[in-house]
Amino acid sequence: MADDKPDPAKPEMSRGDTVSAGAANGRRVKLTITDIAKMAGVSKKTVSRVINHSGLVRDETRERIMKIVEEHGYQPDPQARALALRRSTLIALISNQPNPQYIVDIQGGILTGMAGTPYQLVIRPCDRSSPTLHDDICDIVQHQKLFGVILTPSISEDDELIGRLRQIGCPYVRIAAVSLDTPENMIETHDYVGAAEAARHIASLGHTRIAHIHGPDTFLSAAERLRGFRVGLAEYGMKIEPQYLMKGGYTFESGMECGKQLLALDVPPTAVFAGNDEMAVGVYQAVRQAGLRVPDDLSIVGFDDSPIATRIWPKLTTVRLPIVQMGRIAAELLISNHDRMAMQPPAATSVMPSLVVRESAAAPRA
Amino acid sequence: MADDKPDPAKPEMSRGDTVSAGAANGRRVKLTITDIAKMAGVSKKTVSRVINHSGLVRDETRERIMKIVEEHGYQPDPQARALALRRSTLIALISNQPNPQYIVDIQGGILTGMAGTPYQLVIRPCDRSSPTLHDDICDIVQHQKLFGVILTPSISEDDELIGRLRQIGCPYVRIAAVSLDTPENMIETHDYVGAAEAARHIASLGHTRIAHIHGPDTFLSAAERLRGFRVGLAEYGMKIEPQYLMKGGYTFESGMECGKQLLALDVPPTAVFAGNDEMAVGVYQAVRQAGLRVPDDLSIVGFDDSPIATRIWPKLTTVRLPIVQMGRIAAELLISNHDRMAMQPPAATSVMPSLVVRESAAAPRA
DNA sequence: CTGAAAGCGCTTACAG
DNA sequence: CTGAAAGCGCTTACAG
Repeated sequence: MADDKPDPAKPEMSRGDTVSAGAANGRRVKLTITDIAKMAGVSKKTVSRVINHSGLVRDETRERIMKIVEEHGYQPDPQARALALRRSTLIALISNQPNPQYIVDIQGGILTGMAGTPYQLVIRPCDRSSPTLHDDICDIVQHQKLFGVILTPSISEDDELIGRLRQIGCPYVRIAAVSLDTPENMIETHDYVGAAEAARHIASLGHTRIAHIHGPDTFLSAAERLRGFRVGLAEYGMKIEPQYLMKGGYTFESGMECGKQLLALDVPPTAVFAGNDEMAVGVYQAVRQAGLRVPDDLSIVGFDDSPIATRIWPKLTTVRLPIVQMGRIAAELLISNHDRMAMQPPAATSVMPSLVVRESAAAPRA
Repeated sequence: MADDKPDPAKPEMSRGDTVSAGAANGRRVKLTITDIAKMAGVSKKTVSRVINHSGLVRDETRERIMKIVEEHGYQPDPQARALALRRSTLIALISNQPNPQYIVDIQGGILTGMAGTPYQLVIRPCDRSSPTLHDDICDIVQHQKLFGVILTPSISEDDELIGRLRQIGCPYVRIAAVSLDTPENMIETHDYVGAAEAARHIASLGHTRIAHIHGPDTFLSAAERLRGFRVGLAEYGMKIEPQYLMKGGYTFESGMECGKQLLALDVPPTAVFAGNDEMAVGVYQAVRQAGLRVPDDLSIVGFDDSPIATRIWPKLTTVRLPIVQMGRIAAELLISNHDRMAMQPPAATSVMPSLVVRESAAAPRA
């Protein structure tokens, strides 16, 4: 056994000289649990107990080992651990989000949440229309022994997939507009609240002919945004007239098309709340093509606060979700749920949208 | 040894019934190399040779084993393999790209290139101003035993980092505007060519007072785009007058600022080539604020073909890089270089930008 | 509270 | 061309 004979490839060190060995030595051969055990004069198992926080170790022993571990910057080998535990330190982001800024922000947030842990982020974009989607996801979860997965809308709303993940024992966190699961598996974004804010803003400006462009039914956020918008309007004793409720697809083109139809009405609306910024920008285009102006002829409010919101003119009033924060919380929740020693659970698992008032919504023309 | 006694957790199967066992059985206990070896009546080592394409196996034996492997959908355990080989199947994307669409596209391309392989994509955004950047990257490469890394501009231009990666034996592929390395480690994007196209387009429209907004010096692409632009202009016997050469930072704000200064000149330019779309859109804003119009008063050409290029009005004429393709080729190059059996090397490792003519550049006013 | 043995699923020399 | 043994670096029962 390797434990019995000295390995010439590794640094020779007796128990006495632990102090001199450290990061200062620069690139050195990686230490293993066996090295640490030798230095501490204990068995590998005891070191394993300490690095896994398993409790049943005498305080004095634990501290001595921890000190050696820290001095040498020892980190357990991720693959060896994964092999023995049948579980890797890989977390996958499973997403079908079309918005690039959303993707970058959520990835950045997850990475922030993982900082200082051995977990790594693997990405898995997906297509809900693929017939093998569920199988593909389960395969990679099992084959790579994923620690867990984080799901964004709309794939996060797929209860059948979640059922499969449960079946194979894969931990997960779902990001969605409303609670779809037990709290420890959810990040709620309350799109409803942001949409209600948008409604209050538009109503308080004095608009009465108010339109909404709805997102696709396959996104729960689309329904939530409409619901919140209606509630906000109701507070002002208003509602969306049927002819002002349009069905879009969260795309620029669909927004432009709905905008055109709205402007072609005998009595067009004076304000429109688009389900997302992409559609809102499409409405800008329709307004321009009709020879009209924003916000003079039509006030527009979006949802997302995409980069384009501040590039377009006039700047778009929109609803912002703290996406980076959502990613961070999702990572913290997933890790703290299943590796209690690695980190504290996040303080909150629910997040609130906020209205960003810019220049695309104003009082209607007298 | 486990090899000698039957494991009750695994499906019992004699050599005879290999045919009946397959994917059709649905969720089943994962097969190991030992199971395959037993079914084939050979040693684990022989199976290992077959799945690693090591050649030294009799054809008949190899085929028999391959058949069993395929029938059962056997895939070697990635962590066990990584432990034994001291190398994982993880590939990291190391990037400091600020453009979200670039990130999403390059990730998508890399994933496409990896499809069907056991490799997984891990993401590592980075900040070149971090003093521990190189150490951080080397640490994760070594600790996770990364198979290799793919680097985008501008981190791909960091020769010191590349030196460190070489030192620790980490395979890499660099994506950059020009060749900075041996061909097998490079994806060249030839930004130069796209910029020259932009110049020809502007010159052929009849402009003579032509400006350029340069990107930051820390991006090689900035210099290459200027170089190409000058060459294209020279073909028409033109050049950029000193007062028309502005220094931007690849940001919207810097583009707007440079645009303002350009328009404030006694004799302003009639056309401007911005180093990227973000800055081009900033120029739109400056034009609008000056009460002028694009392209009537100022023609604008960008670089990147960002989503905003078709959302803004008039639509932006710009240069497009095939980013998805670049990602795919980078993955194929990296994998084929260091795992010859896994895939063919890509046909080309160099890619060409192309001009996308839209509506933001027209003939100057008479 | 602590340890020796066996095992996770693969590969690398070394023989033959 | 093929195999038995040892090893990669960790953890899990099982003892004590």
